[in-house]
This record gives sequence, structure tokens and C-alpha cells, in this order.
Amino acid sequence: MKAIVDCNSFYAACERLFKPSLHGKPVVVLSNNDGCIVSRTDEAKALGIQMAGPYFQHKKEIEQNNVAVFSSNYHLYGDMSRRVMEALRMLAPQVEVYSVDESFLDLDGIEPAKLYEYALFLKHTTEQWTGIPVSIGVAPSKVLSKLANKLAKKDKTGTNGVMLLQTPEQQMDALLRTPVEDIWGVGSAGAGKLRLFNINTAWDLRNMNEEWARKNLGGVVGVRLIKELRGIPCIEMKDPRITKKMIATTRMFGKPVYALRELKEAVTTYTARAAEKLRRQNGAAMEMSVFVVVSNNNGLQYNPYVRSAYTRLPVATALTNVLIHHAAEMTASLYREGCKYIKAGVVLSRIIPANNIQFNLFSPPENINVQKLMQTIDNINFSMQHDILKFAANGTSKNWKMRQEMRSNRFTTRWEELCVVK
DNA sequence: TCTGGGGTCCTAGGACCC
DNA sequence: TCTGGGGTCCTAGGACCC
Repeated sequence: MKAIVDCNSFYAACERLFKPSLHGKPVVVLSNNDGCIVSRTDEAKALGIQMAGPYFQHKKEIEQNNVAVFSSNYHLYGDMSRRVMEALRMLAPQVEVYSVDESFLDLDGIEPAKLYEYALFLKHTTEQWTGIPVSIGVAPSKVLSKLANKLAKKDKTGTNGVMLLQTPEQQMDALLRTPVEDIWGVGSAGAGKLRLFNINTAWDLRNMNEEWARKNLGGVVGVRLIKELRGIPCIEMKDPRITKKMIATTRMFGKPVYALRELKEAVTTYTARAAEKLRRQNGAAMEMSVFVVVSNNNGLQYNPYVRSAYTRLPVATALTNVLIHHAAEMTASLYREGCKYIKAGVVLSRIIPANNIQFNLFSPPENINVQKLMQTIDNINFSMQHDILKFAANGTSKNWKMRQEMRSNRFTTRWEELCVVK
């Protein structure tokens, strides 16, 4: 059996944890640049505030209803996420961290008769240790466990936040109550298509045959989905040692950028961040691409376009100075005088383990001292205020930096921002 | 005025090889 | 006059997820 443990309204829950006066009150958290609403407590959902809705469109009702609003505070959420996952690792045999607020658990070692009791224990203990409320779905496959979790979340009082789909009857009941668009792996395009075939519930889809799925539902993906709905596991637990295949750092600018110098500053700053992520997983990249987004808002429509450049590195690397050099060159090649830039990004790909670098005959071996320097910079930036050490190319003006006007303190990762108890 | 950021997996189709 | 078929590798782009 597999379980999914999902934090309820995760970002909003993190904010509420350090501001107990907000308990039982509506809270929302905004995406970067204070653009969209990305997390809502139940009280905010009850007010009809939509997920991913643009903040400026909801501003009025948010103010009228006295909803607490926060800019996203990734230091806080990242650290709370680590605590939740750490708790799960102490309580469960095998944990696969799926996203910042979700983990799959392999419960094959647990006696079937005790599964429900065990799931309740997991929930209560995690909540007690971390202060973050969670919901749990347990079923034979990942897709079914996600479905169970969704139902548990919808009816927290009726289910205690835990739902188990063990018997065929339990599974049938849950599938009948789930519309196709609520199935994990069915997006808006797929749901529309299914509706055309008059397939409306998860139960309808489960009863389609595999050949039909192969033809009409994205080939192997569709077949797998139907099997999973029948309780036949096809999506296995992922090995936690497998590292990322691609690392990206991309941002909208706080305000538009016109000058090459500023555009380069932004791109090289993103490059430094991406390189840091790369070193954290002990990787080295063989490919790097840079893209910039130009706004051609003519007052009638919002219709941005993207220009991108790509470099195959002569030798795989994780060195910030090397990567910054290429990033700056690519940025210059993309730049056109007079354009209005609203976003940029850096993507590192073809990632290999750093101890596996294949040196090119003509390129000089990487200097061991530079690697030591990287390590030192990473350590200092991690323990001190972020980015206290940086490269000159990153600049100091940061006119393009994103808006974060309502960010809470980084309560758990910065000494200067700890909670003060009187 | 203002609409996020970071990932994965799969498929189709082209280039190339024998 | 007649002009194959099977395989691999790579890339771009779509769909989906949180």
C-alpha cells in the first residue's frame, strides 16, 4: 500500500504558525512579485477567493473581508518543509518527497488491519512535532492514494483527515464521487476530451479498456492511468538518490528593464543561484541556456515573446565564474536596444555527477582552488544573510528585483528574525 | 499598473546509418 | 525500368504537476 501525506494550505499554514492570532482567520499567500494567490486557508476558500487568481483582481474583496496577505517567504516554507519530511522519515519506512508539501510513503511493511490506525498516528505525530496540519490518503496505487487524499481534505471533519481505500467497495465509492478533472494526471485538456466521450467520473474512466486508452489517452500514459485507478501500481516509488535533470532560475522583474547592463545583472544573479543549486546536488552541467521575455504590450493585448540562446559547455562545470561568463555572452547576443524586458531565466541541463567530469583535451583542468572558493562562498551565504558574498557581475543596483512587499520574517533560518517572546 | 516559478515525462518527426 | 526497411539518436513542443 502507498500513502500520500499532504500539508493543508501549506504556505498559509506556515505563516499562521508564527502568528497565532490568525488562527481560524482567512489567510492567503502570494506568488513571487506579489502576482497571484498561491495558497489559501479554508476560511479564505470559503470567501470564494480562487487559486492562482491575480492578486490585483481580488484586492478589494480581500481588504473588505479582512484577509491576511503575505508575500511568499521561501526561506520559511523551505525550512518548515524540511521539518515535516524529517518527521515522516522518522515515522515511516520509505519516504519519497514529491513536492515541497507532499510525500509518498511505502506502507507495504504495515499490517493491513492496522493501516488506518497507523495513518492516524502519522498525522497526529507530524502535526504535533511540526505544527503543520496534514491530510493522508492510503491506497494500493499512487493515483488512488492521491484521490483518497483529495476526498479526505474535502471533508476533514467526516474523515479525520485520513482516508483509506482498501476494499473494492471503498474504491468504487471514492471513484464514483470523483469527477475526471480531479484525477491526478488528468489536466484540463484531458478532462475536456474525456467529457466528449461521456466519461465523467473516475469510475467511468476506470472501466475503459486499455486499448482505448492507448489510442485516445496519450499512449502509455493513459494505459498506466487506468491500471492505477484499478489499484494496480504502475508508478513506483522513486529512489531519493536520483538527482535533478534540469535546474532553472527564472523571474519576472519587479519593473521593466531596458538597459543591457541591468539585464546582464539579473541574468548573472540568476546564474549564481542556479549554480548554487547545482553544487548542492553535487552536479555539473554540460548545457546552459538563457532566455529573456520582451513585452510588446501595445495597450490592446498582453502578448510577450521569448528569445533564447543556448551553449554547449566545452567541459561540464558547476563553477559560478565560468557559468556567469557564458551567461553574460548569451545575454548580450539576445539584447536589442529599445526593447522592454519583463522577465529572464537561466536553465542548466545535461547534469552529470561532478566527480564524473570528462575533461576535454584542449580545455585547461579546472582549478582546484576555484572549487574550494565555491564551497566557501556557499557555506558563508548559507549561514549568513543571503548573498553576502557575490560576484561583481551580479551588480548592486537591483532595480529589477521582484516586489515582495508583505513578506513575513524568516523565523526559523535567520538569527535576526527569530520570534521574540516577551 | 499589476497575471509565478520550477520541474517531469512522453511523442512526433527529422537526420542519419547500414 | 526499377529506388527498402529497420533502427537509433536527438530535439522541440505539449501536457501535466505543485
